[in-house]
Amino acid sequence: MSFPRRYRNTLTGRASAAGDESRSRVLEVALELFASKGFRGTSIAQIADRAGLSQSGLLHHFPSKVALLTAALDHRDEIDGLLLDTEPGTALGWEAFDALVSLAGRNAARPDVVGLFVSISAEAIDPGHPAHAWVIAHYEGVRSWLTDAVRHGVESGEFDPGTPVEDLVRETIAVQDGLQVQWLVSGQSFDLAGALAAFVEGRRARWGASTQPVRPARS
Amino acid sequence: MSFPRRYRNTLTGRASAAGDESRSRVLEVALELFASKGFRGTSIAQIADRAGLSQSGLLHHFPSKVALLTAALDHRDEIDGLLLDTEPGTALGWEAFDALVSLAGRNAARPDVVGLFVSISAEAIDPGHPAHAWVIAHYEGVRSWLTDAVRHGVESGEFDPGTPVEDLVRETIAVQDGLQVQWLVSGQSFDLAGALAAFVEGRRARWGASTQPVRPARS
DNA sequence: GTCTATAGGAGGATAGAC
DNA sequence: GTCTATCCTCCTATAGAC
Repeated sequence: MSFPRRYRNTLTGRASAAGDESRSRVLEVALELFASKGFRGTSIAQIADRAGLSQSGLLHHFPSKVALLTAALDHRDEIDGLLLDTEPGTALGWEAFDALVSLAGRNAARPDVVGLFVSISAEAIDPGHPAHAWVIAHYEGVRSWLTDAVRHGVESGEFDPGTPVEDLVRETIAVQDGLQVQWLVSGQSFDLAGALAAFVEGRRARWGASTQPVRPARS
Repeated sequence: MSFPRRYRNTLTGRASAAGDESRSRVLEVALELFASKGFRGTSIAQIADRAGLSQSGLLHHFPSKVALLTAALDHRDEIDGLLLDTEPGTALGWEAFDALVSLAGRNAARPDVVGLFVSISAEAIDPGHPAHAWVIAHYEGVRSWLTDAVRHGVESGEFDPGTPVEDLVRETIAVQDGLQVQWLVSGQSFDLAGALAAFVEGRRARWGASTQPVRPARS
């Protein structure tokens, strides 16, 4: 598993089915509102309203607003992480880039998941933000995962020996994040995965030595 | 002038010198706090405190919190925009990319200016945010400015005729934005302008046909 | 131009009934 | 597990004195 998974909630031993339903409805609404209005811009009362229960009812499931945020981030990691859940040490060259493109394709169907990441990342640059540690860990996780992948690729001859590993990794993460922002700002007016794929193909043409394109089609 | 400059404040006819000092001190503090805690995460009382006057004193200069935000964004545009203030229609090929690198170099000395942009861009993806129109206009301004520059470059033979204009523009803006986030999250641990320059050199090597590198040195 | 005082509201969280 | 009622804090903005 490549990304840190702190704050994991125990999913076992749930009491009633009705409780579980409320809980997951709250979580889904929280993800949506934190995504569009950020953590600081969202009140737990708003979340409770949309989820169809009172503020106190909500606080029965998540004892505080921060607890709800960590649960939402956890939930996002579960949605987002599966694809990148390669065994540690088995990360492999260009396949990592293909995995990022696939992830973008899946995320294009979940603008709220993308928005949550964009909103919280920006908010939590502030060291006083409750998700600050999460953001640091997230970037460090992706950076080291992708760095390992490229290093392995260079060693196996899949990448040009002269590949500037750090620049390529930084650049790739930057494109991924930056495209998400433009995609949201523009009202999802372009093909997110296609744009990332175009970038990856360019890099493959420059630093690659083998394998075929991932995603020829564009919208 | 390439970027929209709405909300411009009249800078003439100021009454007293003391008033001007207070005003600009408030503006500077507002930029700093909006940058680190966002608009919604900052109270005007905090700004007033740090600027050394009361909340009401502040509201004498800026009649509302939103007025203060627009003034701060205006201020940022003035700091940020000069370099890109090319005459409309004269935008020229790779020089536009060099201008972005130079801008990154200047911004590296002003993390608050970078932070303001990152924070507000993310917050204002929400259509209900007071800076929503600003963000839309900002991205559209940069996009069309850079698109024109590349198109001119293609026509003049400075770029390869096969240059994928839209992809290149989107990618470049994405890298610029994404690098800023990583730079802030990492505590400014790398050379922002150098990283952008590395990207630009890569693109120049692929799609360029002439001119020399901009920024050979890296930190 | 700057202050004190205050109105008027929204936010997070707790207590206790059902 | 969910509710109503409530506390206390923080926020934006206004009124009016100096």
